[in-house]
Amino acid sequence: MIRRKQENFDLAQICRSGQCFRMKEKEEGFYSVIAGRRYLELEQQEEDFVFYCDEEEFFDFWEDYFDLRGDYASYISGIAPDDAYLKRAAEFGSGIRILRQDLWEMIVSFLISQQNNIVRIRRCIENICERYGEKLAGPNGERYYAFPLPEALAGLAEDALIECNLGYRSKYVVRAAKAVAEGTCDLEALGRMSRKKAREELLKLYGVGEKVADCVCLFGLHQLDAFPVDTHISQALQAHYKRGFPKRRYLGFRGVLQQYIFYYELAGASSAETAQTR
DNA sequence: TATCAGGCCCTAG
DNA sequence: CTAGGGCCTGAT
Repeated sequence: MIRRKQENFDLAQICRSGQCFRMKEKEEGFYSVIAGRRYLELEQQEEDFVFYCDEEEFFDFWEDYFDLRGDYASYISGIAPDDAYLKRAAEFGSGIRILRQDLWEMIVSFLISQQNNIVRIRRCIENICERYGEKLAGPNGERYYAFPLPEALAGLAEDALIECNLGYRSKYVVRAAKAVAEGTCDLEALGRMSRKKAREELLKLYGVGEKVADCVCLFGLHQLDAFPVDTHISQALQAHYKRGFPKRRYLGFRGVLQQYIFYYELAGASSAETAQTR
């Protein structure tokens, strides 16, 4: 196991920021994550963390997975001093990191996310994993399911995943699996593309629109400049940036700021405002 | 009972 | 190109 002190890193915030649907808070301060075929348990107390894995696995995988070498303090200090709203949002979600998750998994997750709520998104994904993913055992015998490979879904009927509660999104996922399995959509190549090109390629997938494509760029390709605009972000931008969000200023890390805003609107803004008006 | 949840597709005009 | 209807499902 690895002990580590880390600033700007908070598992509860990451868990609730709606980017990783396979991370769970089991108890206060105690979490588990499934990534690819891996399973990790970890603990947090303030800025002290315990990763229940050996040193090799930590430095080979989890350190990058959680983007612990990223300098999030610099993103936050880059915020315009007179932008009180953004400063508040960043302060509220200052422990968020953009994880380096698996590309295929992100494509499926954000196909499922459309017109959907987070609780159900998680359930859909667990259903798919339990039904089509490989059953594995952790170091202490914990049972868990890997995310199914494209090949495991490519042969399904387009409506097969309705059983997993995907509803009309079933055909989106099955078609995406086919595209990847057949090579029409080349995951390796996507990883080497510019943001613009990657976005363009992703948009060719049935069921992937601009919002989902940007989420995949941000969370699956770690393109921190991608800025997904959903209904919440759109409303927040209209309310707080009448002249438009200063995209130019934040070139290169707009996606991080997007996450601060998203999380703030989701978890913080309402309570903060009632506190303010009181 | 109607509306909405981290949209997208398709068809008309 | 823009507008608007339809879509699975569960929660409020």
